[in-house]
This record gives sequence, structure tokens and C-alpha cells, in this order.
Amino acid sequence: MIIQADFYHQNAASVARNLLGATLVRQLNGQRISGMIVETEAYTGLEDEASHAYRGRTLRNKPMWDTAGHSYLYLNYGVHWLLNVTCEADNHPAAVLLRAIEPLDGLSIMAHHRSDRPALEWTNGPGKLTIALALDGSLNMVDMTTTASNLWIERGQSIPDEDISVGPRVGLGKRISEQWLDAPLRWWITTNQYVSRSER
DNA sequence: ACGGAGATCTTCT
DNA sequence: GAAGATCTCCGTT
Repeated sequence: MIIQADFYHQNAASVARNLLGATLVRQLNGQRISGMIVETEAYTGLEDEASHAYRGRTLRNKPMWDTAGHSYLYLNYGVHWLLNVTCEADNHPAAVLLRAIEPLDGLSIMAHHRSDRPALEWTNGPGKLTIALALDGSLNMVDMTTTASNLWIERGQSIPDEDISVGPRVGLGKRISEQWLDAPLRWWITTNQYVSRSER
């Protein structure tokens, strides 16, 4: 059952928390590639110094102002595509970064995309999972609440609070204030093997 | 195990 | 000209 747009009409922190356990699905050449979301980060809005939206609207970050429930795929360090889902009320620039998934369907396809590395390294990071699922700019700004986009999220496991850890976001620069550097806006399933890193 | 460097696009100074 | 929501490879412990 696909998660509908009303789910994404809440603050980014709630969306990030509640996406844990859900199933990210990519349809590629009629094949289903999927995984359980095990790690997320929230980028909350204009006031969030770590967010691309902080310095205003540009060509790249335009999808963050897009309708909730759409994809925001951008090229990081000129090398890796990172997948976000837009959220909050429409026209409010917030998004949730999907940092890691646990593979479910399409295992042989993921292995191939990941050069037959060990399974634990297929999707345990935001840049890795986009390689495994063959996601790039061609899927930017698509509607993730319908199968027509070939990219959507389904309801999956319900993860209780006691199985979830919360902490600061990963990889942020030093130019932002401690308030936003330390803000607990990263969620992960505590014992899951596919989390990109267990602490920071 | 850990640390540094390179890859190379978008944005900002 | 430099930094960034990262990953990989290669060097040294």
C-alpha cells in the first residue's frame, strides 16, 4: 500500500521518524527493487542552516519547494546522487534524506549495480543506495505517491520507539552554528546492519 | 583499523 | 577559488 500525499504533509522530523520501517520501491525495466528504510535525516526548512534551502531557492534545490511527496535528487560532491522526499505543506522547503535501506527485492540487480560487493555494502549509505537502485537526475521531481513514477514508498514494518536511535546529522560542514550541527534530526533503527554508521 | 586524497557538479565568496 | 547532506582506493599502523 503506497504512502499517500497526506502523510508527507507533516513536519520533516515526523516524516523522517515515521519513514523508518517503510519500503522504498524502485521499478526498473519491469523489475521490482526494494528495501526497508533504516536511516533518515530531516532538513526542516528555511531556518535550518544545514539545509540547501537555507540560502534560498536555486535551480538545484527547487524541488524542496515542490509538492510534498515528490523526489529531490541532487548530485553531491559532483559524484553521488542523493535521494530526498519533499514534505511539509506545499511551498515550504523541507525534505527527508534517505540514508540507508535494507535490501528486500531485486537482490541480484542490486548486487550487479554494486559490482558484486558484499550485501552489507549495497545500500548502507545515501550515495550507495542510489547506485543500487539506479537513481539519478532523470527521477528528480517525480511524484513518489504513485507507481507511474517508478519510484514510491509503501507502508511496511512499524518500528517502536525503543528500537530507534536519534542523533546529529552526518557530514555537515563547520560553517553552521552548533544549534544546527547538534540538532537531533537523524533517525536510525538501532541494531540494523545496514545503517551507514551507528554513532557520531 | 585509520587517514588522506581524488573524483568533479552546484553554489557561494 | 573553495566547500559540500559521499564513496572508494591506497597508504600506513
